[in-house]
Amino acid sequence: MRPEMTPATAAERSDAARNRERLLLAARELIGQGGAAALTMDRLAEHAGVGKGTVFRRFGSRAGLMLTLLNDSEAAFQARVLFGPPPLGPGAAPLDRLVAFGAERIVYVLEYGDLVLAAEHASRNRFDVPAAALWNRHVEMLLREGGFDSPEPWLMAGSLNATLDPERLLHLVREHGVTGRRLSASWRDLVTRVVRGA
Amino acid sequence: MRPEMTPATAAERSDAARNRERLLLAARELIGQGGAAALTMDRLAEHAGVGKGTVFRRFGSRAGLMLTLLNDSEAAFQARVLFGPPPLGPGAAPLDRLVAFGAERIVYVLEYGDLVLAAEHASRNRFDVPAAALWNRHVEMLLREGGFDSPEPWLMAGSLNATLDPERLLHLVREHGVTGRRLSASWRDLVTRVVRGA
DNA sequence: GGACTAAACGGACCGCAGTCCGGTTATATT
DNA sequence: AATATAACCGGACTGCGGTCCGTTTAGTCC
Repeated sequence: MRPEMTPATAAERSDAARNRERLLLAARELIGQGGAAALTMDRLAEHAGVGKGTVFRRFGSRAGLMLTLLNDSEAAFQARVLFGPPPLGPGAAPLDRLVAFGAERIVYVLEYGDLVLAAEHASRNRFDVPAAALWNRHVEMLLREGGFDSPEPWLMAGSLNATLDPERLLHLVREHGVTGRRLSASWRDLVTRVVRGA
Repeated sequence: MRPEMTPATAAERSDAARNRERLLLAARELIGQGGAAALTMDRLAEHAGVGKGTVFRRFGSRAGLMLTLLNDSEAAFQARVLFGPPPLGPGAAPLDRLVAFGAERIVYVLEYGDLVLAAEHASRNRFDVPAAALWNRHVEMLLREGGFDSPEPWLMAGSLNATLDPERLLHLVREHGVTGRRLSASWRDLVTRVVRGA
C-alpha cells in the first residue's frame, strides 16, 4: 500500500522505529493471550501506548499488520520451497514437488490458523497478495515441468491453489474434525489425477 | 438461526408480513440503484420506514438478507440441477453432468455477482450453508456414479467445489479479464482429468 | 544553539453490522 | 368488548476497522 518507491528512501525516523517495535511486541502479546480475535486495533494502540492513527500509518490495515506478523515464517516457508531440499525444494520430480507443496502448505496453514485467516481479509486483494501470486506461479511451473499440456496452466494452477484456501482447510479441520493427514492425502490424490489424467 | 421448530408454527403476524414485504422491496430498490454495496442495514431500515431491530429480526444478518434475496434464483437453479433436463439434470453421463454443473454455476455466479459474495460473508458458516452442502453432496454423488474410486470422495468433491468459489471467480473476471468461457473450459479440463486419471 | 520542515503523532470522528430492552400491537380467549 | 399475552417494534447503544487533521517532534541546515 505505501509507495516507498524511491530507492534512496530516507531512513525511518527513530520515534517511528521505536513505535513499530512497541506495536509488534504488543501485538504478539495480545495474540499470545487471547488469540488473533483479541487483537483489535484500538486495544493494540492502547496496549502499546500509542495513538490509533499510528497503528494504521505503520501497517495500513489489520490485514497488513497480520501480514507483517507472519512475515518471518512466511519467508522461511518460501525459502524452503524455492531453495530448500527436495522434495519440497528443487531437485525432485515435479509431481513429487507438487505433492510436497500441498502437504507443507496444509501444515503451515493449520499451524498459523487465525493469523493467516486475518491476513487474507484485506479489503481488495486476497488473490493478488504477493505470496498468493507466487504460489500460483510455482504451481503453474510445476505443472508445465510435469508435462502438463492444457490450454491454460495458469487457470489450472489457480484452481489447485483454491483447494488449499486457508478458510476452507481450517473449516474442515475445526468443524468437521478432518485431520491434516487426510487433507494431504486428498491433495495428493487430486494433483496426481490432474497431472496424469489425459 | 431462528428455531421455528414446532410444525404447527403460528402464521406470521400481519404487521410482520407487511414489514417483510416493505423490506424486500426497499432492498431490491437500493441494490437496483447503487449495487449491493449501497445496501447497508441502516439505510435499508430507513428506506423501508422501519426500525433497525426489525431488519435483523427478520433476516438475522446482512448475509441472511442476501440469501433471502437470492432465494428465488437459487431455488430455480437447484431445481434445474436436480430435476431439469440433461446434461445438467439427471439422465446424462456423470462426467457430462459434472461439466455442465460447473459451467452453469459459473454463469450463475457471474450473473448475481455481488449478491452471492455478500451472501457468503456469513460470520461463521460459508461452507455449511445449506446450498453449499447440497453442491458438495451433488458433486460427490456424480463422482461416485462416474466410477471414481478414491478413499474420500467427499473431500474431493469439496476440493472441486472450492474451485468454483464465487470470490475467486469474480476476482478472475473483474481483475484479470478472464471470460466465463475460459473458466468453464478450465473446469471441464479439471473434472475430466480428475474423473479419468487413475 | 536556533530556526525550519517534513514526518510522525494522537485521538476525535465516521459508517458499519449487530445487540438489547422498554414500549406497542395484533390476535386469541372469554 | 375487555383482557391477556406473546410477538413485534424502534432506535439507542456497542465495538469494530478505518479516516482526518491540528499538533508535536526528529533531523537538518545555518
